[in-house]
Amino acid sequence: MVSEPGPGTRVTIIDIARDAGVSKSTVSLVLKNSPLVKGETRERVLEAMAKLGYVYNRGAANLRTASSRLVGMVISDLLNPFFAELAVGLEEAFYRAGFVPILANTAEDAIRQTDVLRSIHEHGVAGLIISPAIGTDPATIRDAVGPRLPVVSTMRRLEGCDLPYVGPDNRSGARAAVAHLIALGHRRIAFVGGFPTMTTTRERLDGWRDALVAAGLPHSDALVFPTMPTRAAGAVIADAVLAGPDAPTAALCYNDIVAIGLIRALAERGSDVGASFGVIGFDDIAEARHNAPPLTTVSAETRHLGAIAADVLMKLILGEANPPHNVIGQTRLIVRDSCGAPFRLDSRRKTA
Amino acid sequence: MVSEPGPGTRVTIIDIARDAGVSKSTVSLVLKNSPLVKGETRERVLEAMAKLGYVYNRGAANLRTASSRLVGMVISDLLNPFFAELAVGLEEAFYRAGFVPILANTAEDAIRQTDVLRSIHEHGVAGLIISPAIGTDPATIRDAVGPRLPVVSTMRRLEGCDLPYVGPDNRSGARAAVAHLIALGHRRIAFVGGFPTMTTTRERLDGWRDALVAAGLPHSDALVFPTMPTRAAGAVIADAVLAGPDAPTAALCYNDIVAIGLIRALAERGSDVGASFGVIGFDDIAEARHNAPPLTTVSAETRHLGAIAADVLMKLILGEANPPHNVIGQTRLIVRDSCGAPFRLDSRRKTA
DNA sequence: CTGAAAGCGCTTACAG
DNA sequence: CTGAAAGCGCTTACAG
Repeated sequence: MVSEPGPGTRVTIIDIARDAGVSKSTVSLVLKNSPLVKGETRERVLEAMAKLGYVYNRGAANLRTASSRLVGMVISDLLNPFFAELAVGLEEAFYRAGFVPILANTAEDAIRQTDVLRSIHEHGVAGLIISPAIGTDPATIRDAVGPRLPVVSTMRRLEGCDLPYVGPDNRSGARAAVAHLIALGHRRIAFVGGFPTMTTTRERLDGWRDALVAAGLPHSDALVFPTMPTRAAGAVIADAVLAGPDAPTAALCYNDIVAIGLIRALAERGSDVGASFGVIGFDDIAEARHNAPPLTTVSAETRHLGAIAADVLMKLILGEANPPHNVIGQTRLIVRDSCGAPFRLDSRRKTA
Repeated sequence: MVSEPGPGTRVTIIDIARDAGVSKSTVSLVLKNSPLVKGETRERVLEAMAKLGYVYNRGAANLRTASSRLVGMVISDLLNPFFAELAVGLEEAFYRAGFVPILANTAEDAIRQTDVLRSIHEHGVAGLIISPAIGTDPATIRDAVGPRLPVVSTMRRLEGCDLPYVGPDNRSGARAAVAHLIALGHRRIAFVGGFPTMTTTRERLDGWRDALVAAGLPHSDALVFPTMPTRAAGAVIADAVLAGPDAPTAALCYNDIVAIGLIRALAERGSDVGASFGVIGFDDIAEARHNAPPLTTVSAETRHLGAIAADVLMKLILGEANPPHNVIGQTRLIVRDSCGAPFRLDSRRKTA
């Protein structure tokens, strides 16, 4: 015998108030679990809500309080498993804290990014997280969302703007990877993928150079092979990497998908990755472990970093004191089978 | 000389009206591009908006019109590249049509699914799309979002409920894949991955059986190896697949990630996938092409299906006449190198 | 502990 | 073509 409201009419706190014989203020108090309401009254109100099928209208509340629990998640390439993991880390943290994320995948398109930022802003988000599309002009972000909205950037540092940033320690991760390759006996080590216009690429390149310089090895531009950060681009660049008399015997790749594309193409050309040729990726996406050969890579602890980025944003939104402005996450070298050690025999001979 | 409003004060149509010397109704008319407003007036209003940095409050409009352009996207496992592609297809279609999606990743957790559904509903979405978590009780969906919200299910059919559904033709896709393996000479063909409690698994199993029956080949339960639909599970089941005197020489896998996990584990055990052992996946995720060996698989045209699902939902929301209730997308066998043809020599000999 | 009233930023008839 | 008024579903002082 539920007194269903007619179709199209939505149940509001006024209906609940009437049914429970209280005022709508009281219903509102019950909604926010206020201790001001007597237990028995609360019961009656709760029953009325269940009976009438009440659903809280958060939009109305947001309007009144000029606040919202909606946040934006602007992702540069959700088809890259790395960013999918980031998205999952963000999403988890948001829901756990009672925030609800709007998703936008910009697909590395800066124009589209401006459009979706505007659109998300109109929907009244309390703040947003962005992994900027390649080629983002930092000014376009503030232009789109105004001067006051809390925004945190992640995974790609934006230069010439003061947005809080959360990302991995690209330089030391890359340095450790290259040092590992050197310890294995590699002497000519390439850097493959990414563009030097991307801050992330530059940071990883810096780490690559650090290790090479420390070992007194070559690090000329001839060893750097820029490409889009995709599987296909990693495959296409293989010929160039192999070309010439002074071809490298190993490569640190911009990220795992470039590494995986490169490895496939190398294998097709007869290179034995994991033996005569070494490849290391970056990100430790799920498929790295299941690649053939299993891919040595630098873990950025992606999901964890995502959770941290979400926390920084929520601190900003909630106006907490001293939110961190710059969080650089530790990286970790995950050694699997793709590094190779071509000169191991040589060096043994020398040592012996 | 922009007259910036003080911090915290938000610019509303009243401010615009005052600045432009019109009433707020007129501003509202300008906002919706009504032809009722004289060109010159419109100009003045537009200028005032630019000058004061006005941003439209869609939440307030939603409250007034009892409508919204927010939709929900409830995804069962965003870490599976297949669902990431689905999400991208959905997202694209929504933004193109002026809708903005809220994301939830249930991570195959039916409890979490109920929570996020409720949460999304409270935020006033106009409708939602769900790829249900494994083990979803269909009734919990309507319980969480009420009887009137437009909902479309995708990729996993829900039994005993009348939700509109959009998904691939699993049965004919699986049938074509197995027929291909048979044509290559395989005689004992396993089905690996998924659980028969999942409708998708059952549909693909039906296709597998169809082809086997048509060719007079065995299709006993001994050839079916249920697992979670993950890379790790595909790897773990390898020993079982290889065990026994009557081990299969090929497998159709529930999906690509199971196939990839299985192939790696098989390779580690000395099986030569693509030669003595054949494996076919399902979904055609991006990494299938870059797997070693490149994975033969059944394309579900995931992004396109996502766009279709989004369209169905938007038709429902907009109250269009006769929205499709059931859309089954075509599948396509993508032949690459993982199928193998172990008995090719034998059959040649026979034929010769 | 509970109720009456104002107001968040819009849109929508209704007059003029 | 433009303006005055009501109302969407909440929350928040303010009385009582």
